Amino acid sequence: MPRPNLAAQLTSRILDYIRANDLQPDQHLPSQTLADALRVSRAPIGAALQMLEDMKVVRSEPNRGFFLVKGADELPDVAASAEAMEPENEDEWYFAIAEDRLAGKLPDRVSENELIRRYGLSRTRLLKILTKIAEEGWIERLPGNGWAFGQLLTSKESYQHGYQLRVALEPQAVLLPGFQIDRAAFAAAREKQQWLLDGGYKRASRSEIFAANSEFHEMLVGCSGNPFFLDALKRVNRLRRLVEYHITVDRSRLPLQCREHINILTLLEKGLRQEAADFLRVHIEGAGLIKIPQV
Amino acid sequence: MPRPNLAAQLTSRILDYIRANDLQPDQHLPSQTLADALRVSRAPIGAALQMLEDMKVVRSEPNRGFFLVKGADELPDVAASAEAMEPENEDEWYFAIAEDRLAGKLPDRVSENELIRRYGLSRTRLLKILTKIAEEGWIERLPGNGWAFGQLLTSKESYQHGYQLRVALEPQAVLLPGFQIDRAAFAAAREKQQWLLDGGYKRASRSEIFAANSEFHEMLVGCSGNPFFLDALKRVNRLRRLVEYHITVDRSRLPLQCREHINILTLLEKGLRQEAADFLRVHIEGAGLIKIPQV
DNA sequence: GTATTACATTTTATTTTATAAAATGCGATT
DNA sequence: AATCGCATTTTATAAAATAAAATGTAATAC
Repeated sequence: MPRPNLAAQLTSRILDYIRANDLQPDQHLPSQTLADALRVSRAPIGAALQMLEDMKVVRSEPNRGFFLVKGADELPDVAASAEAMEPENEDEWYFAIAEDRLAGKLPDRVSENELIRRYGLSRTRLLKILTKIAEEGWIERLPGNGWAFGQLLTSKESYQHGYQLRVALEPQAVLLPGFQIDRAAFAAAREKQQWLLDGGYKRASRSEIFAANSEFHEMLVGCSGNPFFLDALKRVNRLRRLVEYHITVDRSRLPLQCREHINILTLLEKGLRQEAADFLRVHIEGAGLIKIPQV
Repeated sequence: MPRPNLAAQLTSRILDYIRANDLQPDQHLPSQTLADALRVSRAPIGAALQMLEDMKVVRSEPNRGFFLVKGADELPDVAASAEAMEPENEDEWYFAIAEDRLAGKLPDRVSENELIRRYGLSRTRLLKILTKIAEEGWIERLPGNGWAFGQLLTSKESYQHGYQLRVALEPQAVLLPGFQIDRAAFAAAREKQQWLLDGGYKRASRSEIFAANSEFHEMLVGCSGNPFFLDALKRVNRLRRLVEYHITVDRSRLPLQCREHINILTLLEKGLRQEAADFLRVHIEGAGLIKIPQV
């Protein structure tokens, strides 16, 4: 009945902290300072530091606390040694359930215990995931026992509904008064698209292609500074991802998409926001194979 | 350690079912039929029917089941007699927390047990609510214990972000190919707006005014048939409601708003969707006191 | 004198357990 | 043939148990 240890997770976060602040050997590591920085209490920090002591990253002196042994540069990669921690990304299970459902492995109605057994999750964890799925509208709690799956964006029609929303949102986002170019993000996006264009699109996995695409668009909308726009887009992409995993990607269209992405960046950097918005609209309509009247 | 009884809730749902199907006295009520209709098993249906027998709404014959005593018209109002059930609307608690937070009654950091004590909720229930709030972005789970409140749309700026989204969504929704007028809903909306216009706006409570307004707009977007549009709008309205409860409403502007609402209905009924969209855009911009460039 | 640790105490969040409710299967009755 | 009534199985919930996390404070170091 315990709870999963924070300490293991904290070891890697402490190392991150050391790197971020470029701390040097023999530097003192006050537990309260670390606790404040990582937003936890001193208790799990102490446990984590003891683990790091075993790994010879820090040493302890009685009544004086912990001191760095290695410098910020020579820290070990703790990810490997702390495999036990696994923040157990909740999304992982979310997608596992979605995949199984789409693959027809889950019936229309399922009970909680059935899912607990199937995925080896604790009830607490499962319930969080189911609640999230219910929020997104493709599962519903029955009055008595069990849950019932809904439509889940399976139909061609509801798939296009997602594109309709994107057509409405994205071009408008670029025109919002709060829109500001994030130089670093733009540069990274341009580089990524160029890499895809230079043959990367042939090698990249399906999920990489999808991620690159949705990250591009989310970055763009993120620059609008309006969290509602970004949130709505992310919701659509999240569901879209589930479906696009299960249809074949026509890779021949990817180079064109990449060029269009780069073009959008260029237009925006030149300050031609209206032109960028118009182009973006056509770009999305092209990807979704839809055409809707403009406001 | 039991679970809350479904039976009490089912009594009122069974009465609804009888009314909806206009059943008459002496009609047989097969438990499986009711169970299928209400999506539960026969077990809680039986318990509910026994409760209804005590209330003299039905009678039972050995080995033959339950029969209606009263007709669909003369059913008692069970809501009063089943006060014990309380579906305990989850939203109620959601808003209670929001109110308390806005009123400064909740500190930046709270623990789960603190909230359980304060609101008298079970942990299961509380966790569902907190997860939902976290989804909406105004609370965050801390790594160790407790939760930390975030911004919650308090600033004037993020308040206007909501209007920006509505300007982008609503006019476009009216133009979507799937848009179809829901005659009944349109008639009801027109009536409601007319009632407000005819002096209702002076008497109605703040929350009634808010509800009437957001229901109007959600009804409109609902006619688009695109669930993503409706979902995004509902999310904005949900947060907006929290803030608008705490600012004074300028009632002098309400009659104009109502007339505009009615005008939108009229335009749509005449098939002038483009005109309705344009007008809707100006209408929302007026309410939010914003102006943004058009795509 | 200030800052920090070390340790004891309190509080918390999670899993496990117990249990009544809900679901289900099937012979009995109409 | 349909539906009930009852027995059995399965489920979801609140409460309990417990290790982890937070916190208060005296002791120690500088």
